[in-house]
Amino acid sequence: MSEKQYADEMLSTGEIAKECGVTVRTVQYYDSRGLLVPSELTEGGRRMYSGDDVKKLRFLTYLRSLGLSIDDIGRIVAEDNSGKVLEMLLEEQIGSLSSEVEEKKAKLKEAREYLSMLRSPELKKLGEAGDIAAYMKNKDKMKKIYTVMAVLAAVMAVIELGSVLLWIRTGIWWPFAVGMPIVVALSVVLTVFYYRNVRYICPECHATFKPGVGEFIFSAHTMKARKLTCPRCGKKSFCIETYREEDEK
Amino acid sequence: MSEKQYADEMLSTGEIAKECGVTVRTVQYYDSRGLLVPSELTEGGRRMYSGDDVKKLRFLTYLRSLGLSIDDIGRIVAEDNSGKVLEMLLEEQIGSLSSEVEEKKAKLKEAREYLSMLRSPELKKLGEAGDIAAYMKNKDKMKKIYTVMAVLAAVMAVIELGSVLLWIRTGIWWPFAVGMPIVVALSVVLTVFYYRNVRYICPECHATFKPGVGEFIFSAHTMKARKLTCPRCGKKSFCIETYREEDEK
DNA sequence: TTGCTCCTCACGTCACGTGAGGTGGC
DNA sequence: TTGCTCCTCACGTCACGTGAGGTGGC
Repeated sequence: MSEKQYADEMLSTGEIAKECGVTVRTVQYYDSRGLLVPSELTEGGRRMYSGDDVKKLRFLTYLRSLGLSIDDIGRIVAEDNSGKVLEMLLEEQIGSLSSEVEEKKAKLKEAREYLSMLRSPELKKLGEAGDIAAYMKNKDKMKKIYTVMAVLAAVMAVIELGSVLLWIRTGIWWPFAVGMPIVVALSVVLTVFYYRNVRYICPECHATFKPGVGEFIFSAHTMKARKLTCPRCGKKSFCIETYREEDEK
Repeated sequence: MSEKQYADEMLSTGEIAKECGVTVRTVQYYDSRGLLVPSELTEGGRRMYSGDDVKKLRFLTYLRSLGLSIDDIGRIVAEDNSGKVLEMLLEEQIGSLSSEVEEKKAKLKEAREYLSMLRSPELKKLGEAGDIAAYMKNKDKMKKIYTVMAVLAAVMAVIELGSVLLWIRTGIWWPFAVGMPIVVALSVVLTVFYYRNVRYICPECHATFKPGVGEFIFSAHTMKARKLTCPRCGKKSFCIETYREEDEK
């Protein structure tokens, strides 16, 4: 509160607006909504605001800056028991703000992933067509599958290496003899699991299909694609790996 | 793409809406905005959508889920060079999403600080009145002041303790003799600095004032308040510490 | 008297939601 | 014929912004 503010010094709409960093329209609007009714009106019908009005408007803009709605702020300033209402609405606001933050973060992550997909030459064609929605939705499931497979592969490697080393260095051969069939069996299970859960999207005609077992096993592939013949358009190209549809048997 | 979709199987508004998880009204709206014009109309004027329309609608809802506006999406699907436009708009969207995340986080932090202030018995009165805006704005400056003071106090403590220990354990007394005046001088500077930058808000009448030097030095105080006599209402109470106003000399 | 500020309509924003009143299609 | 779905207005949402046309106050 600077010295210049006396009790009888009234401000016009434009003055209080400038003082509080809002527009004239906003001050008028708050009057129409009953949030800040001017403490006086001139004979000509002009709004005049007191020093207390300035404080009140600062309070209102502060609450607005926290994202509270005009209705909520109205409740706060109208209520007798304003302290409790304020606390309550602040709690609610904190809740909705944190969920909004999470939401925006998720969108941000999604947009970044999508953009990087558009920039990868492999996936570019897919991204500009209508299949991304499904592809992106299945991306997380694919990650899980890759994780499961990586873990199992690591276990297998440990069994294999461990038993071989044991055999070489101590001459104990039976762990290798027992371990090998287990590793082989695991490999088969893993491949079947992989084959069953995975589908491919043809970059030419955007058909989703399941390749034959033989072609699947012996085809060239990268991390995200596999060179397959599309059963719809018949073209052989690197097809994008995705998860099978929910409703598919 | 499930097996049931043939090229000549057309969907009604309600059907495509259900298929893509939107409302009938949304489908109609996208038609009116030119985003998704039905590929056929019956004689009765009903909209009929093809399988390609379904894909397109999925694409639209995916882009909407990233927060792109209808206008932007319109540009993407209208443009010949849709890939580049899509990348550009995605980049923009990533930019605005990240700034929105930061903005919401800042609001969240502010709301939490405000709420905790309302819950502290000391600051409660202040929070329900119109002065919080200024108080919260000055809070960060107060933090800086407290930090500066804490650092200097630590330096002083080190000088003091070090020179005393040196004197006791080795008999070398001159560092103490040199250090003490420095410490005393620093204390005075610190107190003056503190006194000059700090103002107090009376919890009774909400006046902001600067206390006299004597009262300031010898008054009882907590971390955030000091027992002072308000020059406006004359009451003696714990007044809230805040930073001096920007425009104040 | 001349600018400047302020006044009140009234419409626009954004992506739909919500009736109202009428009709197509099984 | 009876439900059900769909059709087109037309208005509401949220917190103001943006003119338009008129007027108060220095």
